[in-house]
Amino acid sequence: MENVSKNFIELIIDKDIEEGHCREVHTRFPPEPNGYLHIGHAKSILLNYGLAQKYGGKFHLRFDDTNPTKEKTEFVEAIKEDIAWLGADWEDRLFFASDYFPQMYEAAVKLIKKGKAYVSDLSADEIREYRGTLTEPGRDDPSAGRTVEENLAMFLDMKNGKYADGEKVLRARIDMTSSNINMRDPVIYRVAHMHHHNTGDQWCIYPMYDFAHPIEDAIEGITHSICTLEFEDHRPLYDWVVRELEYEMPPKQIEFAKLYLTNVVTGKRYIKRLVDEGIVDGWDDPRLVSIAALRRRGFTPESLKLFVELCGISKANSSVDYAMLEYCIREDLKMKRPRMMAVLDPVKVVIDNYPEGQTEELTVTNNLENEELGSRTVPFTRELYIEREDFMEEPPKKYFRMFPGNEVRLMNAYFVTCNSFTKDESGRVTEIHCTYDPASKGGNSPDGRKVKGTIHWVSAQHAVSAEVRLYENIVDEEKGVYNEDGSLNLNPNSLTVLTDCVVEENLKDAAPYDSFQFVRQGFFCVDARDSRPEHLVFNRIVSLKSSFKLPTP
RNA sequence: UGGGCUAUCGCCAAGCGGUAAGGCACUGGAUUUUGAUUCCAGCAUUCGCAGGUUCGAAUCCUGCUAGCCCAGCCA
Repeated sequence: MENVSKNFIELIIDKDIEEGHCREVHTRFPPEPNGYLHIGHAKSILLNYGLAQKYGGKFHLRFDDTNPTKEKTEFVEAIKEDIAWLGADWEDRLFFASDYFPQMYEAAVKLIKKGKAYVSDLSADEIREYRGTLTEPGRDDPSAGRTVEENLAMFLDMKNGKYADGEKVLRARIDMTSSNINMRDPVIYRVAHMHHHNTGDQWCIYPMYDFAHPIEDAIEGITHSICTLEFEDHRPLYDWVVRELEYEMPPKQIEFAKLYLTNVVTGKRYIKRLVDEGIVDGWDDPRLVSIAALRRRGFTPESLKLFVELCGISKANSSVDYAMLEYCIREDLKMKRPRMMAVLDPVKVVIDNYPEGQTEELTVTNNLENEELGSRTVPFTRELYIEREDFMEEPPKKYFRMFPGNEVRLMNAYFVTCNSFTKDESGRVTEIHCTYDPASKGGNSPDGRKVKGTIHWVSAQHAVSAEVRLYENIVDEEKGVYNEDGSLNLNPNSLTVLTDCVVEENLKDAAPYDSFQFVRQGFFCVDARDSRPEHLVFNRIVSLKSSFKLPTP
């Protein structure tokens, strides 16, 4: 779990500390409240939080809400919930970029006074034309020659609402011929007569990200401003702002590669379409990888933390195998959760030589590998349910579950041997008859007899019925994620609903988000949206690994 | 085709001039009241390619190649 080797960001921080570029290490996670967080954000959150922890610094949560056209309070709350759930504790350091609008305004004025910013009359289209292209330099803005006084007055007019949206803009004066397009006199303030979720109607001009972000970082004393690769080209501008504004302890921007996962859908457009078309039941559908979806599916914060650690931090674009995520949740849950019995596809078994009407309360250890989880009692009776696939009339070689004449162990109970079975007209097994060995109570025979198979069961009389939802990846990269028309090539089996499952009665009071191992099946979680005391619904978080395969003739 | 970045096992990822860590996946084999877990073993003579420097190169130099990002008054 502990990575012996440091990632490249830690190396940079070590060097910064060594060379005295910073005294402490302060980081931040700066989401724009315009949507839901997904597993990629979890990487950033945990990275930033983890660095602050590791270096004894502070972690800030800051909403980067500088564009009122896209932001909503609804998202602020959802994002806070997700981050808190992940365990990244910002304590009392919750900030809004919009709270710094006054300082940003002053910063802009400072630039104007230094001759480093000017008000432009150009329209958005004209600015694009003047900007040039990737291969051709830009041309000077015709407004670039205004005096400081004119610029000051016009910027004040912008602030005071004299101009309509798009009519004027404040640009930084840098270099229209720069090979880096971000440096060709970038717009740093625009006019938008719009209600802001935090500042209301107080402002009608709003700073652009490139100008606002370094200021936010500097104000908060952020030392290492970590963002993703696509901002690499913006770093010269970030540094320019910090330099021109003369901050004494300038924050440093460091970029790392986003997390991509195989076989998942993260694009907002696609998810929206899946929701609209009813293919998934919302942004928190357990097949999705939004934080809310992962939580609903039954992933734990610890499992995601492990996952992020195992993935590592680098600058190489990469796509992590979904199997790694599965490993992490199994790893986290295997020692922590009780191992219960649930039969997903039940078939009835009758123990012919077991007394009718008798019930034995068997004591069962909740988790053989973790005694601290204690034990429970499970009723055993003459009629039980076992998994349909645990019985075969004519078993292939190496099948060591139940078949006529074969003795197997009913987990924690008795050895039983199948003598006969009945089938309906379609050939489907309807009932299996066995005899049990009373001496093998608890699951071992005093004569030392061994059985190859151990199967799970639920007492028919005590069974609690449940719905179980099995999930597979929503897309399959082997088959191609996209169709020719650009639509998603969805896995038709991404959801399987099993409505006739039976679970042991100890599960009847399971609460939303409670999770368990269903022995021999996998890890399951009570669905927080649809489960009811009278109608339990479990999500399969992940199956158990299995090297068993029926030979395919 | 201007600029920026990246390239090490099927998938992630260490490595920072001294002779290829680790994890996931996979494959054996042992133990097992989960065909799980655990354990043990195997899994890159080679680091995108081609040259060069060096006693020695994944690491330095040169030249290629491939992929990602950038022309929002988005973040």
